[in-house]
Amino acid sequence: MTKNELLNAKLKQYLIEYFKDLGVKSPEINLEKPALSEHGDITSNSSLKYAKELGKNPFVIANGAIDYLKAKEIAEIADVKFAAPGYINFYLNSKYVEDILRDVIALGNKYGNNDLFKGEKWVIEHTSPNPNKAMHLGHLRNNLIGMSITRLLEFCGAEVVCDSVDNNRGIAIAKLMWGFLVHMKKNDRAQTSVEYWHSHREEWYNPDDINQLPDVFVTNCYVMGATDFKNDSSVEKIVRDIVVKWENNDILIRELWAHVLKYSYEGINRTLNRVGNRWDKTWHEHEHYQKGKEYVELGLTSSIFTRLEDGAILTNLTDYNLPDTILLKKDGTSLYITQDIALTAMKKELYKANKLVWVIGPEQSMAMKQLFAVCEQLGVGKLNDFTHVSYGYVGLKTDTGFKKMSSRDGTVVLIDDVIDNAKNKILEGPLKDRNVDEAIELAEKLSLAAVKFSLLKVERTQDVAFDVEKATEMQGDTGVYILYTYARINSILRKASLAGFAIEPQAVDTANDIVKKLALFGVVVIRSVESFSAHHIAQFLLQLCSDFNSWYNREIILDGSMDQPHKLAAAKAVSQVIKNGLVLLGIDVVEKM
RNA sequence: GCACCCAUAGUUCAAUGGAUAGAACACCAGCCUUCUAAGCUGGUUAUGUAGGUUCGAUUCCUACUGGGUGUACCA
Repeated sequence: MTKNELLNAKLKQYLIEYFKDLGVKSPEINLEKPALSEHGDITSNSSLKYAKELGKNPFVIANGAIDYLKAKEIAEIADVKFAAPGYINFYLNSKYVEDILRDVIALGNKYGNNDLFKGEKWVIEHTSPNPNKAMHLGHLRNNLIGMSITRLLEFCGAEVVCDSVDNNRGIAIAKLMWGFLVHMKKNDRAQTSVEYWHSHREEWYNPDDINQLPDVFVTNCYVMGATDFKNDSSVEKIVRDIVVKWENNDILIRELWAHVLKYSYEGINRTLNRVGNRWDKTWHEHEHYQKGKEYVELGLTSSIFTRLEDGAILTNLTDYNLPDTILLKKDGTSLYITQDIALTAMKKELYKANKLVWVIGPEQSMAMKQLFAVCEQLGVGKLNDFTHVSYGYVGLKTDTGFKKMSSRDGTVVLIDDVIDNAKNKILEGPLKDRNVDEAIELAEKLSLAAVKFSLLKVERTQDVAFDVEKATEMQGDTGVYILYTYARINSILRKASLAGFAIEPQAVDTANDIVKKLALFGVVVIRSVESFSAHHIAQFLLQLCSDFNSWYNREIILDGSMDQPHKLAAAKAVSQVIKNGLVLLGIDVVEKM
């Protein structure tokens, strides 16, 4: 435990004792940071909370508590004061500030962590892209949420597995295969047939030939294939035939399938590596799509489910107050939920996990509830083991307001396009006179920080109006602002190191407000992990940087004064906390910019 | 129709039931002979409507208005 945590625990303990003596059975004390510094450093509203239960005036209760606490003579407390109507406000001294700095510097990368989830194993399913479409900003938000939750849970002691589902079969993939076969021929001599393709592969383009990224190439194939499918009934027949042949393990079809999917995976992995994705396992649909049927049969024999007249199988979810859903089609084929039941069981079995999380958009909310209920009915797991982490839409900010992205309107914004856009702006703007290689590397990091931060700073369930121009601007509440502050501190520390200046926390009165903020980082981490929303971290970093920059402009750090070692320690601690926060957000720091 | 999600400044976003609702962008006025001006300082602007619970409500409950999503054999 840090000294700050020890102090909080001590204060809490004393207050619990006090309220128990007054007659509260099991008092719950919360200590908060007051909004205004004149209200002290820590405050408690417990006197207000228990005034009614005790039948006493909060003024009397609070002042009693203050006398009780003063008698304990706690070293870090400079004063305890009453504030109307019943607050107890603690004022901390500079010894406390020194303690915080020593904590941060001693713990380094571990500062802010905890054991909240120690011994627990979590599985986070996130970012399951369609193989037939390039990923857009919605996928990016999913990825950033999934990965930030992963890091937060690990920071809080959990063991975490990340996985994803690859929906690599079915009619959509068949359309993609058709689109490739008919529209990516180098010339008309080539016949549009799988047999011909198989023996004349060089007559088809690959993405490099036409200078397209693999995911864009795949999207184009799919869009053209889907259009043909819709407009031409003979194509529809062929595409459906491809599905049947695939199911029957037709060798040539399977080769074409593997060929186009190779491009898909290249595209997906390229983008996801760029943004820092991690998957420990990917579940490929073709490997498990038949397995769910056994579970449905099981539920049928134990009368959990019912068979309809036409042969389809239906849930019974009245106990869960949910609408029923079909688990197996009348022709005996499976649906998404059928496969998800099997997947959930396989995950439980493979990982021996306590908690399963699905990071999936809000439109799947009911389907998720149904899945969880059915899994509980089948004994796969308990409702409490399952969590759907939903998130708001990423739309575009337009002149007329928020607008959902739509592929039909051509308003889908691809992840790589946004990052590249930001990168080019930086290269043409602030970095235009720099050494080229260095500038490109820096611009990549800054643009990633800008785009990631613009999504991560928003509370998870809120819709985000993504402004392509604003997200690539580098001023104000942005990731670049955080990185700039970090680099700025680094520059000072570098200078101090070259000059051999001492870095040493002291009990003095400078930069105290900033240092006291550092003590709250651990609380912010807990708030983030409990709400599955990293935006608390992002907002905290913005405030911290703002505080630091104000101090920086007010006071010179390397002033050669008696306080200089302490100031340097404060600067170092701030940079450490910025770094720890950014690591949780998945943003790389830059040492210099 | 029913269910779920959302509503804060001109705009984009904050605010574990707490004290005077915070930032940023934009606009205006200032600050580089001093550690990185991608920065700092100052100025104008907001809780959709009506009730309820509470010592206290942007936060919880109810109704309404407005926007979004979903609603069984698609993926």
